[in-house]
Amino acid sequence: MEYADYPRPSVTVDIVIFALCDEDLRVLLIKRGHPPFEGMWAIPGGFVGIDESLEEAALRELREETSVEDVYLEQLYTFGDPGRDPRGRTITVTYFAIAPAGTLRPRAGDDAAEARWWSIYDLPPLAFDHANILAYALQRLRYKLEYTAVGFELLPETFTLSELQAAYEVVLGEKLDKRNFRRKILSAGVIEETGGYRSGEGRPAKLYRFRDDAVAEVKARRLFP
Amino acid sequence: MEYADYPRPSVTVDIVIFALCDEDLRVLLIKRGHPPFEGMWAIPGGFVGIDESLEEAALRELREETSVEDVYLEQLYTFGDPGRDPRGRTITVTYFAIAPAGTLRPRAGDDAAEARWWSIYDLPPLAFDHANILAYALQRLRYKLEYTAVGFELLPETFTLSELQAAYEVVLGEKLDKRNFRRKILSAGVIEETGGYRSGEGRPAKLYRFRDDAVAEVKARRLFP
DNA sequence: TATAATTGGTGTTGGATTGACACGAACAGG
DNA sequence: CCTGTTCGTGTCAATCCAACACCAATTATA
Repeated sequence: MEYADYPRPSVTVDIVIFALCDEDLRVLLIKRGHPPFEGMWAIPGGFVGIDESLEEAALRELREETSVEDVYLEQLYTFGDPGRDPRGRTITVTYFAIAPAGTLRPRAGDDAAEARWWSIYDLPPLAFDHANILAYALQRLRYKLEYTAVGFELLPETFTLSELQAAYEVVLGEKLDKRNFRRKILSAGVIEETGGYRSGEGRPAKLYRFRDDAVAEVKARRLFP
Repeated sequence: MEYADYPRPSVTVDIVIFALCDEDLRVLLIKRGHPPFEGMWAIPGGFVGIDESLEEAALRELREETSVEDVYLEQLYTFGDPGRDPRGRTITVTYFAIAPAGTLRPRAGDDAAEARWWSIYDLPPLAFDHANILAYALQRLRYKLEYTAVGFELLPETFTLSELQAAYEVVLGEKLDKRNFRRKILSAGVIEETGGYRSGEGRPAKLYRFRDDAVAEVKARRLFP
């Protein structure tokens, strides 16, 4: 059989977009405006353009849904069981992205009836196999949090150690010891003081930022694999 | 635009099949019998049947190439840059498999001019972006070796600790300390003595096997993600 | 049948890492 | 100036990890 003779499935990308908001870990979902699964919620995604790389397609969808540009993006897994889309054989390459806190104004697309952020811990019924995809994305995020510097992507450019710890706690779903957390983060050498302080209720907290070289290292892991 | 209107790429699966042979880590490659890249070596793979899951397609290819049935199989990454296949837009979902030592008689397929095992450390020029894929597969295998029990898939059912250590050393590309290695493996509680011994040159070595529950845990990680 | 050669198997010690744990410091508001 | 709130800090014990050398059991050979 020749190359041209094989029947071709449709290929989409779907993106799990995480963001931290109000001490909660949220994902952006879209209420479907058309069948199948009309009225149910789904991960943003769409078809891969014929001249577009998978990564480009994911970034394009991300832009269309959130108007966020510079985010952490990583390929997650490819789901392709026959029957996962009632319209026909559809293979979806999933990505996960982390939108820094403060950039989470969803932008309703043409196609979407509605878009909003949902707590990853309190989700509505989901279209297709998207519940699976979200579960896997959360697992991957937790996993990477423990052995890479990806947690910094969740926060704005400067942050306090308490904010960083709170982010870790929300994602991991468990409390961490303050002194041990600080010791671990500081000894990893990936952050530095900005010199500034953040005042609030109580004693002002030192502000930190990620060290440029550490950020470079994280970003280097982004693409290819 | 409607579902049916989007142009569709071709979708293939490619499988990196690892096996241990003669104290070396090898992968199965196929000499291409047709353009493009005719005469170059490539990872075995093929088109995904329209009613076949990705995993099924990978297992089918594996059977066609090696007549090996019960192997560790895990999805690796999906490569889809336009231009990676000169025949047209082709997205490939890659898998990696581990064939237990002793099962590595390649079976020449219809399509393949020739199939043989190559040392992962001494490869011929490869078709498409397959050099990238192999590099990533090796990285993943090393990674998993350190934090899962996947190393056992490389060996036959019973093995000595020295054989296990040699397997780790070949895959990781470094020497390990004998006493520390044994202590770590034994304290992990994933293997047990069979009671048998293997005689050779020198003192006979105790034979071990994986404990059933440990094997079950590894196999459980095989599918979904 | 003694001896050499080969591979298998075993413990200890010092250094680094981890987790548990409590209190004074700095500021805001009343 | 007193209270409430959040920030920031150090020690100790247990555990984990890396480095390191010799005797044991067998086979091959003199």
